[in-house]
Amino acid sequence: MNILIIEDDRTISGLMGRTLTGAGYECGFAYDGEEAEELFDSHPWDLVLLDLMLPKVSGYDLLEYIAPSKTPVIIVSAMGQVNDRIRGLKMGADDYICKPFQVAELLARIEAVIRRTAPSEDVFEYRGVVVNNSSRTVTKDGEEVSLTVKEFDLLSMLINNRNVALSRRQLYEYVWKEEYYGETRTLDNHIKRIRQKLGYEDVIKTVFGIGYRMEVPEA
Amino acid sequence: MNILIIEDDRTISGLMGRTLTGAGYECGFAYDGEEAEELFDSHPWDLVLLDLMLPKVSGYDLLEYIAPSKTPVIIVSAMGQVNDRIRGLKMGADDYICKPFQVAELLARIEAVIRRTAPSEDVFEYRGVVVNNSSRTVTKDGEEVSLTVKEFDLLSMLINNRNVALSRRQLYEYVWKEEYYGETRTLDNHIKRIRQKLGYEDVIKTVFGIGYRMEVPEA
DNA sequence: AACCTCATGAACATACTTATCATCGAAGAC
DNA sequence: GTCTTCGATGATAAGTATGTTCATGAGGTT
Repeated sequence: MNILIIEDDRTISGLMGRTLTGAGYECGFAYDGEEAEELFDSHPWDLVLLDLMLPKVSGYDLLEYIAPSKTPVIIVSAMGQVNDRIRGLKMGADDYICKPFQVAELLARIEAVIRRTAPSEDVFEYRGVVVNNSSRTVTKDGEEVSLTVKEFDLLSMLINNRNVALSRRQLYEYVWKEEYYGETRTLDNHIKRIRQKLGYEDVIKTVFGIGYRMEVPEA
Repeated sequence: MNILIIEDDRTISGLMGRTLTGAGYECGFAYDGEEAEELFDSHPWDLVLLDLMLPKVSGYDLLEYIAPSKTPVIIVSAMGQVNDRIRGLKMGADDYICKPFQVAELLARIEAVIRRTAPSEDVFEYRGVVVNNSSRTVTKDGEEVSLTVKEFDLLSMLINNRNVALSRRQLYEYVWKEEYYGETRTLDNHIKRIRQKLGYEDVIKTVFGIGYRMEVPEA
């Protein structure tokens, strides 16, 4: 279990780190919004603890950035900032805890969130195509299909959000980790190759004026 | 949405009841553990607000009793009773809130729990037409109907404000994101196409001199 | 060096969307 | 009733988004 701790106050950050490590979790630390984005992208996390008051990139922007990945988030906010917490929950955070907190409460909330968060599946299967996330391999009718890094990331994004229309911006920024200006055909090309390699011409739908949607019948 | 309020202090119980009723929820009240068990069984509930300090049957026993039904539970406990809250969360409660609480916080927590428990269907259905917001798809009698971006946005606006007359200005500025000067027939044409594609000629009413209103019987 | 893989974006082709016009019809005012 | 204003409609041209091909170059491997 990997937990990303985003908190600029090193005292609190350290306290959290020791508590979680002691409880058997592995932790990463980011001390400002920029670091947080980088670290978040560099590694898969099971949970994010997020302080809303951060240098450089605001906690809310970060929350938006994290949301599409479906990684659960617990907001850590100062006591009394009721509006912050409400806004955070409305933006899709899974829970919040107020500073100062008791370590036992922190652990209880983390366990509660982990318990109710469905572990994101490791293997996806549809129409003879099997996508294995941890090994990053794809097979079609038993034959191995080789996808490039970008193709694979794009595909996972679509799979993780199956049946949801994703904007070009969301897709591009998730895969390329840079701002989308919308002047190239790069994304189209990658989509085209994925469709072709997997025979997914009609599974990955074009949502005109928006982006793409992976259409898979609900289990 | 039916919410069961289990709380022995009638002042607090009443406050919660008024708050929730005002927000459009329906409430049931139990003032001790026995009543709570009876009421809980007599009716299906979407959410339970549970005070842990109760006469007759303890809150914890009640929590155990409720747990198998999977009905979400928010614990309402006195400030400072950290151990109670932790024990409650460990026993499977979905959240807690401390007395005294702000009504806004109560509502936000209820919404958050409802959202993550039964993810609010972003689906609208009427007269064989199904509008799915996240996938941005529309079907009529099972057949997929393809709407353009503007048509879809316009339709959502009407659905989100069903039974409310919306001015041309409101509609135009929401969908087109620019100021409305009122000299074109553009809006009319889009309305026309929506009506046609969905067979909603008499569902989307023209409000003469104002704009349009989507008329749907309240659930 | 020669070769490969991959990402990229220019150029063009295609498909789709939208605004506008002209005209017709309907509602309300008198 | 007549007049006036507002809304409905169908056609179409202009605009915009996407698909596809292809040449290039970066970066790595042999």
